[in-house]
Amino acid sequence: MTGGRVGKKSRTAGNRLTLNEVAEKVGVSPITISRALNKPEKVSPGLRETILKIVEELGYVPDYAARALASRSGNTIGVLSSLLGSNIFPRVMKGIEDRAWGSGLRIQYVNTRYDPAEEVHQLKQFFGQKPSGIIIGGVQIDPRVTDLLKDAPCPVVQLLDISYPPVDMAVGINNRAATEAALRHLLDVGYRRIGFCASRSDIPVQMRLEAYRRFMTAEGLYNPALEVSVDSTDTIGSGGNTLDQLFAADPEIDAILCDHDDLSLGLLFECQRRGIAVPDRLGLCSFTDLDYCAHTVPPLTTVRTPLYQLGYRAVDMIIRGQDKRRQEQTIDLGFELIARGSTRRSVQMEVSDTCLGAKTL
Amino acid sequence: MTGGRVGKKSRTAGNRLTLNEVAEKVGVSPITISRALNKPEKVSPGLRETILKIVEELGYVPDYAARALASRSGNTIGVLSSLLGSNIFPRVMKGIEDRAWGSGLRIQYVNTRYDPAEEVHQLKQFFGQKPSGIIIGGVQIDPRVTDLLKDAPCPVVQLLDISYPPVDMAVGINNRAATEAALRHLLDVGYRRIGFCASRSDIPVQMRLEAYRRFMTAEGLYNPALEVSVDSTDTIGSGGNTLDQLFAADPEIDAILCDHDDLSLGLLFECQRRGIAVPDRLGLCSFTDLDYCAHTVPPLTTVRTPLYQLGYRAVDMIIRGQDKRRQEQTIDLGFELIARGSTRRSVQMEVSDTCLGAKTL
DNA sequence: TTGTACGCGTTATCAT
DNA sequence: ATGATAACGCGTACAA
Repeated sequence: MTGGRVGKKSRTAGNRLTLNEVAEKVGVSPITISRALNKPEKVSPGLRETILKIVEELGYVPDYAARALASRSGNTIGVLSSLLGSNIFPRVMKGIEDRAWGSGLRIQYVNTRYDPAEEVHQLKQFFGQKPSGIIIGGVQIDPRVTDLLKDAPCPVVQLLDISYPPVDMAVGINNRAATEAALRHLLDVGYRRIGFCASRSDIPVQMRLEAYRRFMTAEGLYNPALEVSVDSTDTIGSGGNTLDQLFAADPEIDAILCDHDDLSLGLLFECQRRGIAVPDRLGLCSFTDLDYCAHTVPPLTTVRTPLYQLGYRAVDMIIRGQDKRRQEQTIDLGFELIARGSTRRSVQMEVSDTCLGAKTL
Repeated sequence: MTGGRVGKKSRTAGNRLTLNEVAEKVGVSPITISRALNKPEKVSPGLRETILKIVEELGYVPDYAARALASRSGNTIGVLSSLLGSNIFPRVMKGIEDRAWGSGLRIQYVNTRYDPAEEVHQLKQFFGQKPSGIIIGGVQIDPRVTDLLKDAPCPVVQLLDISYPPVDMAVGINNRAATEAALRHLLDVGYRRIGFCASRSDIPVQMRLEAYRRFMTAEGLYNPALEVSVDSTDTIGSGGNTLDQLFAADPEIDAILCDHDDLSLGLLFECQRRGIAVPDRLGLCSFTDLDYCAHTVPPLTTVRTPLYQLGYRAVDMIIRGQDKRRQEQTIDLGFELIARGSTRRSVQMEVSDTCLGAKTL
């Protein structure tokens, strides 16, 4: 095995070990090897053991292309998202990988770059691969995409606000409720003039903004000038501009709800710089609960979204949905308001207003 | 096209459009369609146009499995890394995606989870896919892995410190030089009792630690008690323990070099909490330059590592190396010391001590 | 420039 | 429980 190195390429693509060769060694037919590998119960225990041992010895690795071609399944899950480059994706990814682990499924990630056309294109590419499933973190609700999704040759899981009806299945949270929980908390601790600050404009953020408007209007506190959109290329660094803008719109503003922790972090730093007291002069609240939130000074109040679970459950749904494909199933992952120092005007314990869900619709 | 939806599955895996069907529509042989798609120059302009139009109309998507099987190339690049779940990976990923964009190459990421055995396993899996290239961010220099890599049926790019000889090609930085630059800087601004703090123990970190020892010893400043290893599951949150440990080891410690910005961030927060003045009482310096570094109070001095370039160049090498495979090529990406407030004892401008490289060995 | 014949490595189907 | 045969959909090699 460790023997001859022939020139630079000792074992090129040309001469890989095949099922046939393994079969010869063992002295059975190729299909038996195949079965021993894929459907162990269909081959007698003794023979199976022999085969697996020899396969191991020889270091045989099946050819996925051939397998996919013959079995009309690529055994891959395609993940389409615009968030691949963002700092929230690693957590989702970890959930995905952990669940896919050992399932024999391979994951392919593609960045849709906030472009529906790209989404359509990539989706078609995947369909050409006989995927076992598609996980798609939708850019927008684009009819071209949903039409395509309807005809998908495999289970589809959308990473989506639970208020949207999914094409097939969906995992997500209730962004409206999450926003209301955050605002309710801000009100409870005494803030009244609350701004909203967003760095993206995807669906979750849109829903949060809507919820903000509705809620604040209902409370008689809505002020359109307190909505700020931030340059998404330097989220953390935009704290200064954002503060300027908000204080100009209302010098009495006393809290800011951000669509992402990074914004909150940037604002906190800017407040430190300007000597604005957080939480006393200004309360800060956001979404996601990235690692640093618990450790800033003061720590940041945030609505924790179960990113890991998002990925984990998405894969789970695909794996379990491969046989019986029930349509229009949505899982609500719930959220958790983590009340920390950045909104704590008086001394309190850390409160977590959980809204765990997993209520399967 | 937009017509009948037959039950739940209108066009199942069973009846996808094939080259043959397209060929029939066009009235030529399948191979001509294939050529029009893959080697446009080998088919007459007029015909080519007709074909492409019809392909577009019909929404034909080639079967990757069949293509891979027939052409003995899967047109995929496998990326193996333990950093998939970390917050530095998105930047590398972005570089990878940007370079692979439009090349027809598909990227597959797998998490090796700091486990050489897993690395070996995944590598074999990839070899079974006739990959166009492998990008591997090595866990360790494990002989099992390097042996496998030597016999790879495709170009291999290692994400590696440039002082290691690559099996085929490598992109990376000189961690020793980077560490020395950081320490030199700390010395220049007056720090003397400098601790080292690490949260991982992969190769780059090992090299930095070694460089730290060597450098400090040469300066007559080495104190083994000032090396601290940190729980990697809560890097940012470990600031308290780390400070305790370091101050216990040397109450006069005046600066800390961290292997990762997150550590520096956590330490900064802890200093804020304890009222330890940064940079006056304690200087903070780290590696990577994540987004937040420029915005903390004070901003963090760090050695910027070109993560985006790391991914971008790696893919680039594979694409260019597919024909002529020159062996043992290493690209030094260089680094850049970004001197910011966390090590600025007196007021200065932001200095950047660039060591750009791309000196191709 | 276009077409024909064949094979890529595996699994499905049907037989034994 | 195991085997023989025939696809799977495409690209290579060679021929026209």
